[in-house]
Amino acid sequence: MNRFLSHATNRIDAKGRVSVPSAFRSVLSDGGVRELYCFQDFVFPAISVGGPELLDRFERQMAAEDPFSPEANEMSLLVHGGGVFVKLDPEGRLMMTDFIRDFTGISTDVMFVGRGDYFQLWEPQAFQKAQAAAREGRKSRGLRPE
Amino acid sequence: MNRFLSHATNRIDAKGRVSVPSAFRSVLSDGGVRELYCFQDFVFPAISVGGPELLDRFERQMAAEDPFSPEANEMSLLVHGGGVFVKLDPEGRLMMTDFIRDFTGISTDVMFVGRGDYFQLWEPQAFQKAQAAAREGRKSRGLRPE
DNA sequence: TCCATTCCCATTGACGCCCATATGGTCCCA
DNA sequence: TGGGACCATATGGGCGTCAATGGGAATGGA
Repeated sequence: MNRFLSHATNRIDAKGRVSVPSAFRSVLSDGGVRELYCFQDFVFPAISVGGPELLDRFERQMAAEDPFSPEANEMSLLVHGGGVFVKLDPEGRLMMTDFIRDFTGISTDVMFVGRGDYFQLWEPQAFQKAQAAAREGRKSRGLRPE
Repeated sequence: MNRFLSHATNRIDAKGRVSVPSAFRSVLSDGGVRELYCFQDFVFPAISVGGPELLDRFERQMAAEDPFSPEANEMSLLVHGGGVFVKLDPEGRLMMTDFIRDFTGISTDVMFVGRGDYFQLWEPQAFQKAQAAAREGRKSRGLRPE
């Protein structure tokens, strides 16, 4: 298993730490990743988390455009400034900073959602709602599940 | 980590000093930079800060445009004439001068925003607004990180 | 001489590292 | 097939270290 799949909910302790699910940790350690890059999702109130190569991907995308264009400048603001690097502690936990809490609404529990190359941090109820809304939208457009 | 990434907010003390985040300081010292060059951003109410080589970067940008265009002329005025050199104190702090305060609106707290080759100083709430606007623009154009 | 800046040292509070405990699931063996 | 030992994960908390901050002393320019 070398990709982030499935989901799990863990509790934040008194110090503001939360364990990354074991399955996700082994994906990370298989990739030799010890520092994580986190940024605000562009659509949902969720934080996306992955290895530094996630940032590389954005930077390639920016490099493809005119590096001095307003669009590139704007994207740099989001990607460089809107992202943070965090480290896991020896037990595989990460800190829930205000940056993460404010954007997601997370308070006591964190839902980890696998997205393939990366995973996301959600406030559990917000995820339920977003999922229900997505289902509803899909249904109303007469689409079948993939 | 040899680039300015992530972000952090620090408080200005009674003497008008503020600590540069440790991660940024190590980037500077790795590059052997002791003196910093600061000037006003062209788009946002923020001060851009970097080593002296930051000048080269923006001179290239100006060279890319018509050197006699009003934009290039304006950039030259800001970069060459509007910039100031500042030094860090032994603890890694810098002074918040009126030059910086007036342009950014900074009063009690400073947000340090990594931009890759350089970093910026923002008034925290102004950053929130600019980022929200950037995200909104991106969303409406239907762009996604992946 | 006065004021502002620079340097030096003290404090404190957050974070990282360590070890301990709980909990749930699995495997083995009777 | 049921019980019990064992293991892995998640969680809780103590403690040391370092970054951020605050304030006093020294320095230098007006």
